[in-house]
Amino acid sequence: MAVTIRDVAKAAGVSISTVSRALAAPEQVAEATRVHVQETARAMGYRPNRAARGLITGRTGSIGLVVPDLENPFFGSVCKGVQARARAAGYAVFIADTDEDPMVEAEVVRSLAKQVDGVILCSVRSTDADVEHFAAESPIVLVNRKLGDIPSITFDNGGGLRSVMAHLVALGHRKIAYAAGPVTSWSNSERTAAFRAFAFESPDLDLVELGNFPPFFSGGIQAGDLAIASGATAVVSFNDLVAVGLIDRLRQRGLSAPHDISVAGFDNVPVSTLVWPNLTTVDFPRVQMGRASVDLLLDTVLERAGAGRVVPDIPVELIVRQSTGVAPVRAIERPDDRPILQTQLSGT
Amino acid sequence: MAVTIRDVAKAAGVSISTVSRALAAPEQVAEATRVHVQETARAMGYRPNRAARGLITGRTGSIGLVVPDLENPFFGSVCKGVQARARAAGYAVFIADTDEDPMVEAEVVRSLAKQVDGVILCSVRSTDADVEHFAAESPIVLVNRKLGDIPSITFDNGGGLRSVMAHLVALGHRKIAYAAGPVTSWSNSERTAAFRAFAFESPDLDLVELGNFPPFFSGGIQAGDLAIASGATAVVSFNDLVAVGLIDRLRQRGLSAPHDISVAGFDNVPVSTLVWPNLTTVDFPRVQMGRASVDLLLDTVLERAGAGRVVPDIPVELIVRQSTGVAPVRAIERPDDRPILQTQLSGT
DNA sequence: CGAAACAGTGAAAAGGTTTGCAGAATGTAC
DNA sequence: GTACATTCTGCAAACCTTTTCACTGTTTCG
Repeated sequence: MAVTIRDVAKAAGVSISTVSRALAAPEQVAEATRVHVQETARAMGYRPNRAARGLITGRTGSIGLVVPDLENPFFGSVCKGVQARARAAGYAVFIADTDEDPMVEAEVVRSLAKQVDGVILCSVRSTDADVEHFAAESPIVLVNRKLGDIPSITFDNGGGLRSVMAHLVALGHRKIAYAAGPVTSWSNSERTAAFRAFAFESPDLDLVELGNFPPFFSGGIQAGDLAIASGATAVVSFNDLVAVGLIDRLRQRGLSAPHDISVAGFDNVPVSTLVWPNLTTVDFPRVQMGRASVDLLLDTVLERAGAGRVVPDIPVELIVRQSTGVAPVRAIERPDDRPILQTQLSGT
Repeated sequence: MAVTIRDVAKAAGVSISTVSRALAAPEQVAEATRVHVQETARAMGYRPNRAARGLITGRTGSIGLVVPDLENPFFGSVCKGVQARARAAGYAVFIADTDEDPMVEAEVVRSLAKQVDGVILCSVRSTDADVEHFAAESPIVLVNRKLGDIPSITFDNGGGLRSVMAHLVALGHRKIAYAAGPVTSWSNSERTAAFRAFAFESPDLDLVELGNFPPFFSGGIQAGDLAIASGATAVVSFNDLVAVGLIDRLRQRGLSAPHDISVAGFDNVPVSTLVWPNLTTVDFPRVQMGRASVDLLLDTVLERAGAGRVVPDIPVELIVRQSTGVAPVRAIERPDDRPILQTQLSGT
């Protein structure tokens, strides 16, 4: 059926060793033979049997990618990056969707680990202990999570949060809320921590935490009412979906962004530009993240150079669109001895 | 390093053949031995080396999935379905993103074909000739395209279009436009054909075709102006993204859906419920489609039963939301004997 | 000119599994 | 008790490739 190295050898009149070398280690074989063999192989449409090769080399030429939810555009982008870079490096990509379930995750990692050279775990939902267990069993790279000295790729969540805050403060907002995401989310912890740090550094601002909310549209609906009740003039949402839900809830309540409340998100998913008002958000270059994770994994696996090297956070970028604007004047109307001005409010 | 069948055999005090059989063909081995071997294997954490197995059986235990763009939520869903069903059947999934490029597609299919038992080609962009070539080389299933007697899974595009039309007509619309998608899209051809058939069957309606437009938000912007100019009171868009863009353009022009023009889409991507107004659209059960394609591929590959069987179109469902409504009165106000009218414009 | 290095090639082993075949053990029928 | 069927198990081949080692013939250097 399929053409094997033996067929090529026979056709080219050389031994199979020579064919193997002509294709895999061209410098070890004489110019003439090499050319002849290579042409014969190409003419016959020979492709090495990966199973046989893997059997002897111990390497499979493929990597695994585990994501919580393929339908989530965030992970779709990461996949795209991973897949592109892996293919460029001659690796194939096994994909596994865990449906956000840690149990499935464990099972999937275990079964995948045996048939790949390494695994990229994206936004893994398992406990620290489990993740360390995975790492002990096979080469892994963590995406969107940091744990011990397991190689990982992360975004600069803190930097992103600070840019949004600076943006909102510059627009005159003094009471700003953070609508938190799931407690189990590492990204959320990072953002919350940065938010608190920011609050600590800016005692003149009035910063409130809301939530936690599920990271979907529905979470934004919940967050909307709380945000209105809080009296904040601006809300930073855990992600874009929450921001969209929040804005929708404002609309339902007869308010609007950014007129009444400014709303910003995280991720810059495609939806950000489809809704009205377009979302001010922190862009996370996800495709780049996918690429970086492959590079890191390949470095670790192949140990070409710095295994275990530390990769800096991927920088993120604030994208200002229409969902944020100057603080509304009404927020300044408040009783008595502290008159009508925003500048005054915040004490500046 | 890894525990092999040999280790298990030694530990269990049997031959490797027995171990192999105890795990793969349990009925061929005595109850007692089988239990003993299975327990030993499990205790030692034995997992068969897939490369070795593949080498001898000629099967890899994995399938390939080729999609044009992983960032597109439509394909993300299909992936999810494919991946879930494949894993349930003990298959792993190789994924490949072609970036909408037929050249990449050909290369990817060729390199993937050698390391999997079969390939699922989703919304393939290659020419008929190329696709037939793929099919000749390896077992494939086409998703979202029909070609000769290559096994394929498709949605009932025609049925979907007819439901939307019926819906709009029931709402009193008489001049309805179809904003067409890319000419290269098989789905678009189907929908266009159904639209024309509908026009033929309903001579009393005034049906106009607009486009073709790129299947994105930007295409909807273009479509918006043309739709307004056409005088149609309702527009059926090639997909949801176009519908969203179209609605946005209406808003920019000071009009709104459904008040001035009703807008419907296709696909029911998650965005449909995130925008305002929520989109009336035809739901395509994509995850189910992914599952069905795996089943079909496995049936074909393993030839368990009906290879080459014909799979009926997957039924689709109209989901009525807020972007469609009763035809505006202005459309009905018309001077008597058939003056200024749209019906007239297009000449039926 | 001889020895040594070297380049190019082939033979053969190894890698882990499945499976056809044969042998051993047990049970059955006469 | 013998012949025979049946059930279970082990041996060994086969799958295709990479890679070590050895061999041949050529070049280089002293």
